[in-house]
Amino acid sequence: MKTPLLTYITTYYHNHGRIPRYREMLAATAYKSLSTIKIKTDELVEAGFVERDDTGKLSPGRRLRALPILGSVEAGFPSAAEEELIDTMTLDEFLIQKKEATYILKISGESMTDAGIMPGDMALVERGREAKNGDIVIAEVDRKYTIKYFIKEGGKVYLKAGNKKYKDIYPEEELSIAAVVVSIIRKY
Amino acid sequence: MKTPLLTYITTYYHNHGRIPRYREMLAATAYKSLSTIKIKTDELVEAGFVERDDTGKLSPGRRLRALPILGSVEAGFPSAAEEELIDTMTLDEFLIQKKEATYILKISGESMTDAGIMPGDMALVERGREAKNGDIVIAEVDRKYTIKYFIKEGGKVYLKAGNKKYKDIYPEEELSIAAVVVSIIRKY
DNA sequence: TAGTATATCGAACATTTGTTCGATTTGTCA
DNA sequence: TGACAAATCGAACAAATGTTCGATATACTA
Repeated sequence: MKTPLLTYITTYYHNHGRIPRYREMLAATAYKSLSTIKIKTDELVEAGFVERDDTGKLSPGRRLRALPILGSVEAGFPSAAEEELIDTMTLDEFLIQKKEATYILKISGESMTDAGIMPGDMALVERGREAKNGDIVIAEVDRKYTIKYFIKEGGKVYLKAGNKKYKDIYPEEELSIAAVVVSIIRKY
Repeated sequence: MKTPLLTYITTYYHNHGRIPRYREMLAATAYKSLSTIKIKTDELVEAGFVERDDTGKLSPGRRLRALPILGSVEAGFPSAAEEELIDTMTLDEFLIQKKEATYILKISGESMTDAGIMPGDMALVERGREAKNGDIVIAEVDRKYTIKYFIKEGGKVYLKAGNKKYKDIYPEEELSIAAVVVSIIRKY
């Protein structure tokens, strides 16, 4: 029933999207005094899990929202001593630029496998963005949607599959770009 | 200077990780009365942008955090009428199970291209998870880290590349699994 | 065991914060 | 222009919230 303070704050923030109040922490942890809660939260501020804004109120710190970025695969995992230097990143701020225009689509079909886009992958797509040459787009062709490379060469525009077994598509009349793929997400 | 209320709440939430107070909204918007702020936020509650918890306090609603999930690529984009029925999802809750143990690694090298993992992709990895047969793992081999399939067949354990040009790795002594890859993220 | 430092408690207090409601303004339509 | 409805204002109020500080308990050291 009684939870460590940091654990409680972390899970509460994940479930409710906000930092719990002092008295909520009081009820959920083993502590029985608000002054203890204050002391403990001050320590969590020091550690970077939470922050205090200009009015002194608690807001989530980076360590509550972000994931640590290590280097490349070769570089591997840093030692505990180096841990402090690690950069962090939230998935949202990394992947999403225009939130209102961003949607998630599930990939089916193998027309982009050579581009590393597999059936079952999730595509983050942004509507209304102008497609540039080489972009991967969701296009409407013959009233059906498809994912392809958008190619624009010397005034000529066509769709190119990322799989040699598929043919390029040359639009007969209009070519309707529904959205531009900004990110691919695969979950194992 | 003066911002629409929803715009203000949205950007404030993105920057600070919490919903602004009524009086902060008052200062940032063109409204001059707290009662107007209350009326307007009640409308935003109706619309699903923010919610009220059991104590009546505002917390971010799903529409503030989540992205709409459309169906497959073929299904395409729903009409405005269907828009309300769409499922939503936050990237964090979709991708991250054990936040404390999750790190981001940048992929370099081409040893997994046939598995759709390209150089430059980001890998979400979880430390401490037990690798199962077929999992993609970050392994330490000869003091260097590498990304490979983890294969466990009849007591025999080895690492298999996801690219025919690379050879499998049979560990001579110990095989150290640093982390299990739980997700691949590619940003264009 | 006595002494000291540290951690926690408990209650009072000062602000902050959301709510309410009557007054005022703005917009709409005939 | 006048009448009505809707939107917004403004100030007072009640409840929630963070802070403070002396008292008490616990852990550690000599």
